[in-house]
Amino acid sequence: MGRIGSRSDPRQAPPLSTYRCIRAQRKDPSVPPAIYRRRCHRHHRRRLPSRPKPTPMTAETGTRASRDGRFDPSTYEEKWRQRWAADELYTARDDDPRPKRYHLTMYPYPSGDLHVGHWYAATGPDIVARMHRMRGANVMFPMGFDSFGLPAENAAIARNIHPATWTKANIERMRVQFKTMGAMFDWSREVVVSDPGYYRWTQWIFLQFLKAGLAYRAMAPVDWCPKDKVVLAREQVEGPNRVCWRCGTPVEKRDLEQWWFRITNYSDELLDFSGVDYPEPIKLMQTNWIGRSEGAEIDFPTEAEDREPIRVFTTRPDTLFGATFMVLAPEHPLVSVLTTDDRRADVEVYVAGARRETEIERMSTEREKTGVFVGAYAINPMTNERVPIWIADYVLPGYGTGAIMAVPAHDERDFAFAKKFDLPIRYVVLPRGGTAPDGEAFVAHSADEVLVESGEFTGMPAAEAITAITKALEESGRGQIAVTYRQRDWLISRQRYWGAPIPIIYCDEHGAVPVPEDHLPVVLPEDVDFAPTGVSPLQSHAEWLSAPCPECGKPGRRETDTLDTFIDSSWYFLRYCSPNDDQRAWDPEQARAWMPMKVYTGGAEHGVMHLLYFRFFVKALRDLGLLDVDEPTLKLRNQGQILGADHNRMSKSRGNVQAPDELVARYGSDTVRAFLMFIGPWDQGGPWNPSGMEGIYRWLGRVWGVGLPSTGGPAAADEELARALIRVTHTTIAAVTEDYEEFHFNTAISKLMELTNAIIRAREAGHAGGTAYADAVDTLLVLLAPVTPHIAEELWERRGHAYSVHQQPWPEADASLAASDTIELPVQVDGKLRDRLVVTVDTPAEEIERMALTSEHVQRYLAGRPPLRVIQIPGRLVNVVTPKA
RNA sequence: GGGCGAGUGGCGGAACGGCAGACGCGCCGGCCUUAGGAGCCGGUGUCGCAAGACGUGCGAGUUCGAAUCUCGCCUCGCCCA
Repeated sequence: MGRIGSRSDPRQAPPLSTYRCIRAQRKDPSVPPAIYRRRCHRHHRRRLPSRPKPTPMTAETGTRASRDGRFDPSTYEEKWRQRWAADELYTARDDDPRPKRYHLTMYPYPSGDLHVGHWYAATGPDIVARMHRMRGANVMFPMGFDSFGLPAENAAIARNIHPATWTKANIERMRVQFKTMGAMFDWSREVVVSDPGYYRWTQWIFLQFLKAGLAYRAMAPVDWCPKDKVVLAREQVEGPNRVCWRCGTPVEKRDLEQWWFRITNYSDELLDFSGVDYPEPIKLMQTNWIGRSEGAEIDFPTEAEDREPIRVFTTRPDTLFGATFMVLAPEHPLVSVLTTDDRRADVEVYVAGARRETEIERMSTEREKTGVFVGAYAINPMTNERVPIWIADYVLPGYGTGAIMAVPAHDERDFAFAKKFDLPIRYVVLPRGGTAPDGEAFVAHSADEVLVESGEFTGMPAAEAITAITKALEESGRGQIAVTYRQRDWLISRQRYWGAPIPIIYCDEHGAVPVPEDHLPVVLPEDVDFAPTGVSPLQSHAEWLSAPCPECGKPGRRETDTLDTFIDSSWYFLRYCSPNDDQRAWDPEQARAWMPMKVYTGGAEHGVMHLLYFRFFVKALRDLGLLDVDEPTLKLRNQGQILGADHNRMSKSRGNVQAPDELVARYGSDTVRAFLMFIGPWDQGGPWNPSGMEGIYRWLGRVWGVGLPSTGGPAAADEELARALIRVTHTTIAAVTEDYEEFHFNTAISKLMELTNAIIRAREAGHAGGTAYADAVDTLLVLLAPVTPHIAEELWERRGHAYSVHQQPWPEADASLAASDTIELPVQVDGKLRDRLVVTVDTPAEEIERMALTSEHVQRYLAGRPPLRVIQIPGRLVNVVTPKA
């Protein structure tokens, strides 16, 4: 907090005399022109976001300012926030008879400082939730904190503060900062996942999963971050260099016994997005992540002593006749069995070399293919040909079966390998009537490809052959249909302190025994040494560590790993439904009433982590009979990211974090909210650039001007003007409503600005006394209420309406009032704009055509020739097509 | 390397295949003011005195008509390797 205003504070402007503007200086004969020009230039460059209201706010001036009606948000914003809180205006009641709507935005990690990115993320869904509330729904829009995780522990190590203390202080600060947003968060439902009252149920869910076989313990090579000294889930390893998602350190492989969630049980169902409205990129990301591929497993008999066959997975069984060699991963268990004595030395050297390489190096299609013949042969089950067995590093042990049938004619990597080692290439699938390409693999997939040189399958369309060949293999017991997935199970053990302890006790006799549910929560002990050593900090806590075995009562020891914090966020939205229930994780009746969420919003960076996990949880809990919905949310929307002014991610270490506090102090929270929503499409984000904040402030100042009780005289009897104002009012209602619904806040605000401008023009035309004018202003305030709740409320009251503007029904657009009776039609000649016609909407097409053709601008381009044709799009435009020259 | 997306004034950005640049910033001019970094009015894509011509990353194509659709290329971003 101490840093606010410490960088460059525009409030500390230079004395006026130093930078007088050009016009002022021009009047001063003592300043020579050459100098004032330069000074003025500097002056303008210096003019950073200015301070629009020089009068400092005090209790006394504040009230007076309010009374004289000057626009000064600081005189009323806090007042309304307190009133709304006192009236519990936004508290969602379970017994409210109105239809329930659950809106949610992802809760933040309590890093300690709320920045404009948080405001950006939360204001959009707040607008949408507020609109639905005004439309008559009982909207729940809660907020909480994702308060377990590494940063708290790192802070503890770096600054010697206990994670619990650090987290608690951060939450308290952020809650206060959040409240200045004036969002409709229902704080009575706040969830803090590091509270024992919450993580007790996180542990309970783990036990339910364990009972159902969805949680299990297994030894596996896992990704290990040497810096954070913790294992990572597969999804938490990022980029070409396989680095830790938190700290960017390259990860290592370690063999460890760990706990897992069987998310792969749900791979197929997670691929099904019918019934939910998710952004296409997220659906694609999840689909690619799960990586389902259909094909066949095929057994190739070998000449190994026990004739154990090599099993391969392929998505292209139709190319089996073209399999001219096999490639095993160097790590494949059959390698040592199959290798002949004369080849053994070469093979061992190659295997040792491959082990030292990273997966990326091995997968690269760029590098020269390498490999070694093992000396043995397998039998192609279709052609019965002997095919040589090779090992090569481009085949990975962890993917499929760790072995492939190489079809060089139809796979680029196999092709490159065959060329390098002079292995046979046989084309077996070709475009109908086409010939084999020269010097490259034929991988294209079109509808019209047929098999060649494929025995009884020759001539069969490739798509058909996939099933036919698989079936033939199945009948002879040499293969079957198979589906593989890229997705693996979810590794959930973490060797860290600040998370929910895994509720397990190890007993020499009974092994891993679940902690009985009535002993939950397994509370994190406070007095722990956090220094990262690679083993869980809890292991050093002897007293906590020992616990009697729940089965036999003999001394046992506790599991010291904690649960991945993504588990906390996989069910927090359920806890909001009954946050204070101390008998169960959630009240099934309330969950039934509120779930699924109508809209969930958050960053797209969670596409294959949180957003996959929370879907998995809901499906798993449903199958355990604990929930009766299939999806957590019906609709998902992603906001873009607000970057620092330097175009980098906002982070304390970069020092590019923009806090909203000083902006709010200067402009008020409404201006900051509206500005953030105005800078561009909400799903796009962008670098922080406050130029333009002034424009929003000026606009709200104009809204203030028109919104104050009208002092204009009696209605001017200008029917035309009144109709025009009514028309704008109703087109704005329609457009803004749709824009809010679609999260198009930038265009909604521009339309509200246009309505404001129309109202100002009407006032200047002497119309301020009319009902159309008053209706337009009232409508403006109601439409504005979701974006800028404070000014809308203040002006609503000043206009003498009953509290609260946020309780008003959402206006309905009347299409007949929005319609205009004359339109302007653009007239094109050969697609280029040449003239415009103003006609009444009911002008017949023939009349419009006559008018268009007689236009002198059109005549000039027709040059006396008759038009080739005239295209009319009713109500849109006329295009006169001239004969070709 | 693969997949997806995006390239529009000085800037942020608008635009169901139909008037490119809405709205706002900035800038220019003016009014008001003891003062202006407040407020108000007007102008502002480029070239041109003008008529007009040219304009949505580049190049083709489809169409009466393309920022928008198709293909190729370039650049940037995101996701996956």
